[in-house]
Amino acid sequence: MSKGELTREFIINKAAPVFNTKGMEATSMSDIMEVTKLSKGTLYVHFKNKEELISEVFAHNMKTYGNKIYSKIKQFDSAKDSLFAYIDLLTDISNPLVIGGCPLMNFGVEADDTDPVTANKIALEIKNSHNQISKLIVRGIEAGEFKPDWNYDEFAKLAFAMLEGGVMISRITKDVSSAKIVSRTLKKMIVEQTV
Amino acid sequence: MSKGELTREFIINKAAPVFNTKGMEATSMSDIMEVTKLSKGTLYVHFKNKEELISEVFAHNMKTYGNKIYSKIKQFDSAKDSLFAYIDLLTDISNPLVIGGCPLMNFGVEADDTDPVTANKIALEIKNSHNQISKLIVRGIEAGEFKPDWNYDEFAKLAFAMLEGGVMISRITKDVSSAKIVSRTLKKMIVEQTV
Amino acid sequence: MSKGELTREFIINKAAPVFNTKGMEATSMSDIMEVTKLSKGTLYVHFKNKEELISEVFAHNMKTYGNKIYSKIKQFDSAKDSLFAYIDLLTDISNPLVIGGCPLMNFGVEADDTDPVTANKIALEIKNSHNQISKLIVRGIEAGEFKPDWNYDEFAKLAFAMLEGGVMISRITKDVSSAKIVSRTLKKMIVEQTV
Amino acid sequence: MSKGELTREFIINKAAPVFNTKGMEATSMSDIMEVTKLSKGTLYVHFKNKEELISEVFAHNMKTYGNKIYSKIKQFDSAKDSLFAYIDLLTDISNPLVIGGCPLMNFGVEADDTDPVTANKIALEIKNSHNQISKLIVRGIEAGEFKPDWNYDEFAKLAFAMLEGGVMISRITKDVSSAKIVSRTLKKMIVEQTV
DNA sequence: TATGAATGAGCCTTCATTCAT
DNA sequence: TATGAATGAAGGCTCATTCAT
Repeated sequence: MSKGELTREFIINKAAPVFNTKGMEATSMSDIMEVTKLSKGTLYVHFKNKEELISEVFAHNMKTYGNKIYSKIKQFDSAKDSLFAYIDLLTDISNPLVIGGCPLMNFGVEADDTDPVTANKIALEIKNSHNQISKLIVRGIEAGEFKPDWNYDEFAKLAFAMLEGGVMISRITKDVSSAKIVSRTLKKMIVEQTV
Repeated sequence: MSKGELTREFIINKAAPVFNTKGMEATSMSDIMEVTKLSKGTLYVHFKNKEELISEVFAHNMKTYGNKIYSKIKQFDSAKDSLFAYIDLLTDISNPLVIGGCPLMNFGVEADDTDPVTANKIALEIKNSHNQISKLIVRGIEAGEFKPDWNYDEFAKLAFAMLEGGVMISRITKDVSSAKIVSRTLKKMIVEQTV
Repeated sequence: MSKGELTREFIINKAAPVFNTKGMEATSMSDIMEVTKLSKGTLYVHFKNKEELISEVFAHNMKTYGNKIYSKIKQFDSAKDSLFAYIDLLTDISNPLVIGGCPLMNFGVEADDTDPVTANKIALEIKNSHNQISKLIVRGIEAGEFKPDWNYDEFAKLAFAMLEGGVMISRITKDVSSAKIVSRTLKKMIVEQTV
Repeated sequence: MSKGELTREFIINKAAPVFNTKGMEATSMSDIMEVTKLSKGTLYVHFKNKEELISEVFAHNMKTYGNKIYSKIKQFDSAKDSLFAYIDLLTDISNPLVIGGCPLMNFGVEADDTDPVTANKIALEIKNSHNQISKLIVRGIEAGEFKPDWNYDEFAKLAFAMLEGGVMISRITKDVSSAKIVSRTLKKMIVEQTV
């Protein structure tokens, strides 16, 4: 990696949690100067504007998010165990996958009505999450773990919505119970589909 | 109502959808000037600062939200019908109860890590929603509609989290399916508890 | 006095110490609203603008200042005693004749380079002070208390400058010594002119 | 000096007479924009806020003031001549050491009741002036110019108060006589202490 | 007489961005 | 590549003042 690329990565790394915590609008380039201890000029050498930095930050947050999930679920042979691990990972309020909480939620709620470009990127990532859950179930079906008639696509959407909803409520209320109940309910649903 | 109170209400009315759509930080007092066609000075005659305006706007949005829900669910004698209507109301993506979508979600996600005062107010409103669902179920149990051993408090939290999650995903992806699936699932759960 | 005149006097009374302490520019009409608990409109019923209010406030402060001096010095038969009392009055830092200190100094230093209208009024009041001192000395000469060849006009100017200087330094440094030394020196000068 | 430091100095230089003439409150950052022909942003690149600019401006004015005095009085071998020159310098109304007049007086009278931070800095500078006069006298005593029992500390305070008072009155009244009389009186006092 | 709603210019400050070095 | 000086629009807010009631 060239020095320039290194600096670019460094900036993204430092900026990512700030944008995810304070929000896109509320985070200023000065905030990023402060957290990187770099000059204003340097920031604009590596990113043509705030928008581009946000875009990279979102991608970086999603990569962190995805990697943490992937490296966890691949530890299990059983699809059910993987799904359970996935659920545990997402509903662990005190250890968010990314500082500031789920970037899909944070960037998505801010972007939905005002920033279609970002909203579209987030929509894609959500579909990705749906797919990931679906694939896990398919693997389970093929392995004979789950009932073959399980409507996995629908369940994937349901599960992801429930997880995001539970986490959102728990984060705002500073009360883990919503996330916990979602977790328990989803696990029960999975068990019901287990052969 | 005095002229001042009228203007104050007028400002809140006009400002409410703007803050709910663009976000608290991203909405400027100039945006409110534009949408009210009032001068900057007038805004500050009626609200001592942006914070106070936001506070009133949030309260107003919550009142609209609550009133719409209440006037709907009271139309039904059966608790089950009320619950179904509640679910339909919240998951009707194309007709949000408040312009810009659920204020709990919009204000909550922005406030959770940065604005504890607002976050607390939202937490209270969420608890309120939980109570509302719980009470509906209690009414149904007392009327002999629902099984008496239903853990309604837990279900209330589950249902609200699912609804918020489904709506959030549907809004971001501009795809109603998540909300629809949540709706269908919740209704099935309710039916399972029906005597 | 009509009700209107009473209110006008009331406003001037409340406003006087504020302007004398904070300064003309730094005092806002809102400050005066607060201190009088009157509405903005009422203020402008009685004064056509801030300038007029300041003008009245200055006059009022000067009247207070003048009255306090006059009622003190008239208590003494001897001109020397009167002069001593005058000196004591002006150099008593902890009991200023007007709240905020000598208005000649406060308004004068703010107005000198920027507000010729006010500056002129202050210049007149200063001349007045010079006259007052001169007259006291003349009275003393005529009574045979002071040497008849005393250059009283010059001494009046000297004394007043010294008093204002001593008070100014003492106020800024919060150290009475400058005012005390001025007082002592002036008294010695007076004694030297005593027959 | 770097470009930034140069600009910073430039701003201070241009701002100094404005603040000293109009006053701290009455001078706006827009006034400084105008006099420097720089943008508002640039001003805030070099000073974190108005307060910091004022602080630097005061320091700059005091340096100018001090330098002019020092370079004058050091021209004389005799302490008496130095003192006379000092008096002449301060009482030359039409050629003030700093544009707008003595900054001690201008900033001091504005700050005394409202801005303790600035007031303290001014108090220190006043003590400095007292010391300067005292030292001059000590030098004269040691050189056998002045009587050895002269209470120089007291005279220093007296002289400075008289000078400031005389100058203040002369500036406000636009009549040099007060300053002139103070000057003459002080010189006479000095002569009386001359061996 | 008294009120307070309304105004728009102006306040200090921060913003994202550009550019010469 | 890195810097930081420079910009002007825009931020939230206060100002003195007017006017209908």
